[in-house]
Amino acid sequence: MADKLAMTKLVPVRRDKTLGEHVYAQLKGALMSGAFQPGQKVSARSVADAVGVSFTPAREALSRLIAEGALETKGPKTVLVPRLTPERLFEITQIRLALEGLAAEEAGKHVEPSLIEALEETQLELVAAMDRQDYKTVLSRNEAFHFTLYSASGMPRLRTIIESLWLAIGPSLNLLYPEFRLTRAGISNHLAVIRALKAGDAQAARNAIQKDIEDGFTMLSKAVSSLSDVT
Amino acid sequence: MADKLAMTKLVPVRRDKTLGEHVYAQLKGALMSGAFQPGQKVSARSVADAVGVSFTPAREALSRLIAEGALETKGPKTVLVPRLTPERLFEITQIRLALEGLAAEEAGKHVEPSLIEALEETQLELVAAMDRQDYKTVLSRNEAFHFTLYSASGMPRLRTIIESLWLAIGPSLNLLYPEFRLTRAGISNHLAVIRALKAGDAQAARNAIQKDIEDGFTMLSKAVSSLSDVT
DNA sequence: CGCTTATATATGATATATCAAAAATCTCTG
DNA sequence: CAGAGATTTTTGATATATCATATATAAGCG
Repeated sequence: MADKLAMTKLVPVRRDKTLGEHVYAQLKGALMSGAFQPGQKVSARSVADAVGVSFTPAREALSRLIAEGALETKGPKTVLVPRLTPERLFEITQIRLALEGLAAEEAGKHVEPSLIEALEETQLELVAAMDRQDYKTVLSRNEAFHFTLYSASGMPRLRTIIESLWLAIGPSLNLLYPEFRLTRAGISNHLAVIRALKAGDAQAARNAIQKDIEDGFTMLSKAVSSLSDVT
Repeated sequence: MADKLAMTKLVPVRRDKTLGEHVYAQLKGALMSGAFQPGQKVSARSVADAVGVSFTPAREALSRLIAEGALETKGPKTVLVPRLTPERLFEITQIRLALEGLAAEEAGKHVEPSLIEALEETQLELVAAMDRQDYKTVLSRNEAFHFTLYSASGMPRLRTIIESLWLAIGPSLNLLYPEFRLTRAGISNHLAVIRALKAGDAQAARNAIQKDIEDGFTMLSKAVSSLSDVT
């Protein structure tokens, strides 16, 4: 019947994720892509309205983000995007060195051809974006590169923890924007990672990733500290 | 006036924590003290009734615990205390070695006399509890020892992450109970930590903590693997 | 004009009601 | 007695209303 035909056009509503998770994912993406300014207030109701859900799932997403340190509680009724102070950046970097070093090393022990392929493709995209000064994409591909690698560690919990650390830095990454002079150092670090994986040298993979983190720290550190004076 | 006098007896109601946080803290304590069996179901409503709050804060506490991996989602409507599989224990242990090693080392760089005192006192209590085979207290003092140390690292975020890892192991610690033959090795590791701190040797503090974690892993690993056969 | 204070508004916390779906229980049949 | 299927009960997800209070705004005062 005609109705049935029309129905085939309809996509089944995916109820596999809760609204709260949707909101969480959206906010996460927004935070990582620099849609929020550090210091900006975020209220549950505004989020709820923006996403088109009720207060409850919005609040759920926010409280989860607060719990993992991606958002911050200023007053009893004020939630805001944290400013990345030099101290925080330093602490997070130390933890990142430990955890992403571990993840890279473990990934280096379970290298599959598909992993190398995926990393090389991502890296190509990254370089291309860099060449055309599309820094938004650079950041996105950089993230993809790292997490593709970490996923290969076979340590899901580790990956989750690392994600929460990135989420805490993400909002401040656009501090690098106006004159985003991302050194090409990052590129060579990634290439060193790939080289290490091909050589089956897990330790070298760890070293390359840690070098990458340190270089990123140096770069971000300047932006952060110059800003914390003004504020 | 008399009223004023009477008033001085009254303690201001501490509203500094939300009900959700209370529930979270309670569940956390319960999980760490082995009040829940791995595999046991936990429903929001049962928790709400038990604690005497409504559904909302109970659910909030549960979802937070799920997010940090202290509880697990089996079905769409089933939350349970995770069973600690050998694989999970291994992953968590690897992360613990990295993070608690870092925390111990950093703590070793900021040693205050009060820290040493606190650790020595805690250690005395631990040994005393061990002597009278009060293993509940042993576990509690062991936890106190570690987190007193980690707090001294001056890395609050690191501490929080480590807490979540302990929380994932906690419920399975009572697997050690029936014949809790906690070797005395743990004691000597703790003493080595204190010795390292006194000597200002941060690296030695890291090594001692890592040794402690490895010993604990060996112990728990047997209990866990022997159990996963049966189940 | 700046600062304190009063007023208005917005917000988070919580309880509750509803609903669809999952899980548990019961029943009937072979 | 076991197992498939129907039925009942629980359960999580969500929306919403309420409330105390924090925050923002306006007003008043020095």
